[in-house]
Amino acid sequence: MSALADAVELSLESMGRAPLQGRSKASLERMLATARTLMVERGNEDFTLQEVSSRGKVSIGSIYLRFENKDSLVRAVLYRATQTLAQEEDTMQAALAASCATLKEFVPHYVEAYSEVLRRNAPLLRLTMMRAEHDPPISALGKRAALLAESKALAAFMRYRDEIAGPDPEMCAKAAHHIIFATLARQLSLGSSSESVTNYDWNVLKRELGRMCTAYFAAV
Amino acid sequence: MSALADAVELSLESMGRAPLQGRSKASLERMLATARTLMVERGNEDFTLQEVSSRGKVSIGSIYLRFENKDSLVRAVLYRATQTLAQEEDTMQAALAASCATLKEFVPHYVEAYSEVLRRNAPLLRLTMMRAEHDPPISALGKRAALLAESKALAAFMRYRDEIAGPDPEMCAKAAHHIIFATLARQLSLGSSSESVTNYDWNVLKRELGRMCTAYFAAV
Amino acid sequence: MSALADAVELSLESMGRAPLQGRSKASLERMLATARTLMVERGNEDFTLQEVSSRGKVSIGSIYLRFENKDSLVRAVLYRATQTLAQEEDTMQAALAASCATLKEFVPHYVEAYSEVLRRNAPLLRLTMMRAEHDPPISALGKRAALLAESKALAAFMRYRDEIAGPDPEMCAKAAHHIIFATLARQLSLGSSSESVTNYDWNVLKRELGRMCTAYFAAV
Amino acid sequence: MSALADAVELSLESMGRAPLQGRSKASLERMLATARTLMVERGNEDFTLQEVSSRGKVSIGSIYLRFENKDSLVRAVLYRATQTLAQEEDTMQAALAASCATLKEFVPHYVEAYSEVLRRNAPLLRLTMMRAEHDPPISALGKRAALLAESKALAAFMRYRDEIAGPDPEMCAKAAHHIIFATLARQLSLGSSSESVTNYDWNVLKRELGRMCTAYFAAV
DNA sequence: TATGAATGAGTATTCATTCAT
DNA sequence: GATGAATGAATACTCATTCAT
Repeated sequence: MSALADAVELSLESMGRAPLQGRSKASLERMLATARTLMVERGNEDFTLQEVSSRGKVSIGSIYLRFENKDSLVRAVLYRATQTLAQEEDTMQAALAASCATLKEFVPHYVEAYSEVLRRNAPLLRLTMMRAEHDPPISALGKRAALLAESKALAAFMRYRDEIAGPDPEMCAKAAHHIIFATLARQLSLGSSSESVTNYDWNVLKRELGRMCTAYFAAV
Repeated sequence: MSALADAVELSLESMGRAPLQGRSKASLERMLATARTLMVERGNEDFTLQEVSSRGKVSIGSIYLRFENKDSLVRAVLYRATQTLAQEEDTMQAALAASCATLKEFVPHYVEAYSEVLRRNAPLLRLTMMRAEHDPPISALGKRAALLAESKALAAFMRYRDEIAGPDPEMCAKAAHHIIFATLARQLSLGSSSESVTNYDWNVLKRELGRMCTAYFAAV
Repeated sequence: MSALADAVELSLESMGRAPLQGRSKASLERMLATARTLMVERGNEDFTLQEVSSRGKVSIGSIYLRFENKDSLVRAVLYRATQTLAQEEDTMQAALAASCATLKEFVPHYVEAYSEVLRRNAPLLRLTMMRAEHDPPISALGKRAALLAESKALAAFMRYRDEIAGPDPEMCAKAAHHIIFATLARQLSLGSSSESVTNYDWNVLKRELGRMCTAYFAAV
Repeated sequence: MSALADAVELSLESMGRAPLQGRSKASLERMLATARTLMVERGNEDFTLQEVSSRGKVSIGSIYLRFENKDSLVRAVLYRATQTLAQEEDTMQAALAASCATLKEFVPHYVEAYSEVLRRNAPLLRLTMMRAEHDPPISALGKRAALLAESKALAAFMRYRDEIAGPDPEMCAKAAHHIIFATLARQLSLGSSSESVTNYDWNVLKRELGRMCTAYFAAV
C-alpha cells in the first residue's frame, strides 16, 4: 500500500509542481473535485476545461499552472481515486483482521465489507478501468493497484491457511480473490445504470458468493 | 434469443430505413464493418465518419441515408455484435447439451466453452459495456442480452437439477451464472491490455472457477 | 523560369488537393487574395484564419479543405507571389531584349525596368524574404528564384559581351546583377515605410546606379 | 553619432524609469541580454517573458518595473543594437581616416572594413529592419541611423573630393554609399540562411564592389 | 438515389499583463 | 521595491452534419 501511495505521490508531484499551501492548495482541490464530478457525470474526457473553470471557480490559466494538459488533470483525478480505494481496502482489512475466529465466519464478512468499499469507489474505479484501456500510465497504475489488492487479500486468507483443504492454499486464496473481486466489480458496474438489479438480488448474490467460497475452501 | 433478435431487428430497422438489396446492401455492410473495425481499434466514438467513408469506400452522404447520425451507426454496430454473441451462446449451449452426463462433468466444460465464446466477442462486448454506461438504448440492449444469457444458463444448469444440493437450485444456478460470467468477463477485459495475466494463470483460474462451482453445487 | 513554375505548381498542388473549377476555384482565389491582403497589411503570420474567413467570405472549414494548416496557406501566397515576380522578370527581359543597341544604352533601361518590376512586387518580395529566414521551404523557394533571376540577368548582359572590358565578363555581369538587385531591393524596402526617400532621391539613385555599372563594364 | 546616442538615451529613459545602480543595473542588463539572445535565436517577438524570466534570472514583475510592456523591451534591445552599430561605424571610420592616401586605395579598404562591421551586427540589424516594417518608433530609429551613417560615409568620401571626377562629388559619394551599404546588407542577410553564398563568391563580390565604385568615381 | 464539398460551432492551449503578498 | 501566481482573451484546428448537384 505504501508502494502505491509513493507511486501516486510521485505522479501527482510530477504533474503538479510543488507542495502547495493555503489558497493555492484550495484552488488545486477545487480543480480536482470539479474535474472528478464532471468525469463521473459524463465520462473520463467528456468535459471541457471551460466547465472546470466556471464550475470550479478556477481560471483556465491556473489549471495549466498545475497540469501540463487536460490528460494530466484526468490522470491526477484517477491517481487520487486509486489511492483512496487502496486506503479504504487497508482500513477494511485492518478492521476485519481481529474480528473473525474461523474462515467460514470470515468469508461472508469479507465479501460484505469489500463490496461496501467497492460500492463507495465504484464510479471512479469504473473510470479508471475504462481509461486504462487506452492510456498506458493509467493501465500501469491499475495493474499496480490490482497486484497490491491481491497481495492484501492473500495475506488475509492466509491467516486461515489451516482451514483451506486443498493441497495449494495460496492458489485457492488467489482464485477466490479474483472471483470475489470480479463478481463484486461486475455487479457494481451494472448497478450504477441498472435498476433491474434490485437490492434483494444483490444481497442474495453476496450471500451465495460467500457460500461458494466457503464450499471451495472446504473442498478437497 | 429470438427476443433479442427481434429487438435488434426492430432497432436496426428504425435506424436504417428499408430492406435493402444488392449494391445498397453491400454498401451498408461496408459501413458497418468499417465502423466496427475503427471502434475496436480506437474506442466507441474515436473515429470520424470521414474515415468510415474513405476506408469503407462509402460516401458520407450514403451513411446519412442509412443512419440518422453517428450515434445510430455506433449503436447499429453494437446491436449486431450483441446479436452475434447471443447466437454464439446458443450454439455453444446446444453443442454442450448432449455431451455431459453429470453436473460435475458439465461445469468445467461449460466454463471452458463459455470463456471461448466470450474471448471471441470480447472486444465488442467491452465496447458495448462501456457505451452502456452513458447511452440508455445500449444500456437497455445490454440488460436484455444479460437477462437472455441468464435464462439460457439457468436452463442448462436445471438439466442437472437433481445434482444441486441446496434447497433452492434455481437460485444457486443463477448465482453460479453471475459469478462465472463476471469472472470470465473480468479476466478477458484485463487480458486485452495486460501481459501479466499469462495463459497459465488464466487456465488455472478457469479450472478453479469450475472447482468452486462444483463444490458450491455439492454443498448443502 | 519554367523550372520555378513547375516547382511552384507542384507545391501548390501538394498543399491544395486537385484542379478546381467554378465555385471551388473562386473560393480558393478569395482565400489566397484575402490572406495576401492581410499579410501585406500586417506581416506574414499576423492575421487570423477567422479574419480570412469573414473578410474573404470563405468558411474556416473550406480553408482546411484546401490547406493542411495556416502555414500552408501562407506558403501558397508566397509561392504565387514568387511565380508572379518571375513571370514579370521574363516579360521585362523579353521587352528589353530587342530595344537597345549598346550596353551603355541597355544598362539604364534595365535598371529602370527592373526597378519597376521590383516596386510592383516589393510587398510580397519583402514578405518572402522575411519568411525565408525561419521557414526552410520558403528559403529554398527564394534561393531557386534568386538563381533563376541571376541566370536571366546574366543572359541579358552577355548579349553585350564584347562591350565588357575586363578579362572575365561573366563575373562582371554577375557582380553587376547582385549589386543592382541589392540596391533596388534595399531602396524599395525602405521606401514602403519611409517618406524620407523622395522620388527625387530615388530617381537620382537609379540614374547613378546605371552610370556606375556602365563605368564598371567599361573599366579594364 | 551623438545625435543617435541622445535619441537612444531618451528613448531608453522613457521606457525604463530611472538611472539605476548595482543590483538593479545588473538585473536590467540580464533582461536585455536574455531578450537579445532569444530574439536572435527565434525572431523579434517569438519569445515569452516567462523565458526571459527563467533564463535571465529576473522576475517577471521586475521586467514590468523597467518596461511598460513586452514591446518596450524589444525596442530597448533594438535601440541598443543600433547604438552599438553606430559606435562601431565611428570606430571603423576613425581607424580608416588616416591610413589611405588615395580614393582608389581607400575604397576597397572601406568596403572590407564596413562589411566586417555589418557582419558583426548583422543579426540585430536584420531584426531592426524587420521590426521597422510594422513598428513606427523602430522605423524612425532606423531612419535616423541610416541618415547618420550616410553623413559619416559622405564625410569620409569627401576627404578625397578632388579625386571624384563628376560635376557633383557629393551626389556621387551619396550614391556610392547607398549602393555599398545595400549590397553588403543584402549579402549578409542572405548569408545567414544560405550556404550557396560561399566565401569565395562573397570575397569576389566585395572586390568587384570596390572596383565598381572606383570606376564610378573616376568616370566623367 | 447518391455524392462529397462546404459549413461553423466547439475546445485545448498559450502568454502578456496584473496585483496580492 | 520585488516577486511570481493567477487571470482570461485570443486562436488554430476538428469533424458531425447539411445540401446543391
